[in-house]
Amino acid sequence: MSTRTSWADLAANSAAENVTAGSSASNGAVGTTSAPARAAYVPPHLRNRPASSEPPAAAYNGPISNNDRSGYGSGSRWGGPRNDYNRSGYGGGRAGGWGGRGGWDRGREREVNPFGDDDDTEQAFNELENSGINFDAYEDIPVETSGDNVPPPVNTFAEVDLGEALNQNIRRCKYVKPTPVQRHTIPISLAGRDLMACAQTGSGKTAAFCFPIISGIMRGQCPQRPLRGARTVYPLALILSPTRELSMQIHEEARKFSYQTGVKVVVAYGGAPINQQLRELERGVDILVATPGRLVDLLERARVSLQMIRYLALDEADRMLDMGFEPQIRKIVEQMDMPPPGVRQTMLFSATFPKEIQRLASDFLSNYIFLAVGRVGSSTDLIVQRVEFVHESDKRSHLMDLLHAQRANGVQGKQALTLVFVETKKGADSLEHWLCINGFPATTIHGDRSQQEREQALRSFKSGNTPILVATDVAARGLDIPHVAHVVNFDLPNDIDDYVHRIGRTGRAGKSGLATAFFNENNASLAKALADLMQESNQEVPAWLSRYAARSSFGGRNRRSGGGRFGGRDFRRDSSFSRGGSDYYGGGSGNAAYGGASGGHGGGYGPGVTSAWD
DNA sequence: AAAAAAG
Repeated sequence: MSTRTSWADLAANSAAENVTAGSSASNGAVGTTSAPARAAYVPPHLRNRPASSEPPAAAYNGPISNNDRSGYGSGSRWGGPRNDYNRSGYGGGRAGGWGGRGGWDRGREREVNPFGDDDDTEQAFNELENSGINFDAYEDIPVETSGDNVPPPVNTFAEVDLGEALNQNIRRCKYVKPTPVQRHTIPISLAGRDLMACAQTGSGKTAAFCFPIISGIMRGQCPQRPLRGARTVYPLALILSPTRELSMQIHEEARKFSYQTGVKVVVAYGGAPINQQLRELERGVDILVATPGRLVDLLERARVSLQMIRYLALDEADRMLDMGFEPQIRKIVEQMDMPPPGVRQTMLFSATFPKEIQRLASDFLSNYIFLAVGRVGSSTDLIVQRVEFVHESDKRSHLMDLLHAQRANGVQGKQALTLVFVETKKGADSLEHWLCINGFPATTIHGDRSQQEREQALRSFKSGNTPILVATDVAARGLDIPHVAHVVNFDLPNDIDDYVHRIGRTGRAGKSGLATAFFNENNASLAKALADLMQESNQEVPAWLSRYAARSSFGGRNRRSGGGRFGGRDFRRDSSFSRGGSDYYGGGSGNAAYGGASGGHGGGYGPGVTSAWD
């Protein structure tokens, strides 16, 4: 047991050793020879204990001492969140079991510190501080929840017992208090409830679903993973995202949160050699972060089984369920061996949630809670949105003007980061080339580039080496790039939700940002939605855009599904209006935020709230 | 129509 493994695998393996120890079949280490006999159930207090009575501690690198689990053993294969529900007092009196102080044995020492050098964390902290969240910007965020028995939000991390190891990582991240999405999501998730959440990325969403998952895995009943094949691994949590870079980002964050908790996070995505990912998986996995294509590949090779999944989280869930992705997601969630809704716990997140997608998504959920957190950093005052009328043929020179102006007020010789969105991959390449030959260091990211090139481009942009990144929609969602000062919609998207996601790459974590859009007659279909959105976020709407909007407003398509200050509203409200169980938590003086919206779908639940397709 | 995601 020299390599790092997840604690659950360790326990499962030693359980198997227990079973085979006295038999004639015990000739090889588990995981290297032919599949051992299927392990019988081993009570938690006996797990991880060699057949002989040597002391167990040395070989165990899990987060919880063996005895800590003794109260949990129902023997159920799904020792999952549903069981957690009634454990309101859990954790109390067993605090000593958390974190495994003194238990950092050989295996644990090899865990790379994702925060940087342990003894010199200053640098890491400064780095984190720069990308830190501006909490003041969150004070007035409106929050809306609906569903049955919604657990009340928490105001501090201390109120919830996430475990000492996790708390320490929260401190390392300098998270002082939870963001609105965290305040609501954490208690909902700890209560074992399913969740559909509308919240801007950059509002602390990743932490919001990672904390309860990590905490739940740490304290959950030690799962006994079946040993179907020695090379099959059984993650307990699955986090899916639509792009490779976003999966990488989630993985990096989750690694910080799970540092020294014994919870193992592994990432798998396409475009990279699969062998290395397979090796990582073999070393044990509790939380698997993946893109759909690579995961399907792993499932078909039977290298991953979803049989033990307790937690499923879909990031950018609306994107994951749109036409391109839906079949793959259904295959993963419904047609493989994942436990059904109600058995597993499912959490869906996105900044936008069109109602037709909500309807699809409800297939994956069981008695879920809908949570909408007012947009932060996107479509609020934090991002200044400008729209300029630019003919197709003038776009390049106009961009040049913007970049020149920006260079003039660059900070300390470093040019502010500018993210330029274009419609096509070819367009991205040609614009990048043109910028470069005109003296603007630019790079590009899109799906025709190799994964190495994509990652290199992102690094080079983040570091300021090439302060201009030309991107397709691959970079539109979820990517957290600190210090993006300016998002240029060189080509506007056809879908207003895509626009929302794109401009959300600036104004991250409550900071301010600028978004400029080049609009021309080709974008007429977006005019209405764009004008409405800008109006809702107190932006100046040019008169010419309003005229376009009035002209193209007949279509009805592209109308924002939720409207108002949220990326969406619970579609269940549409069919049954005065359904009970809804609550409104105005964060502080949030009510004021409701006043300004026009057009009848600002904040009320009245008949003005209609969906785009009913 | 384009983009993404498996090779």
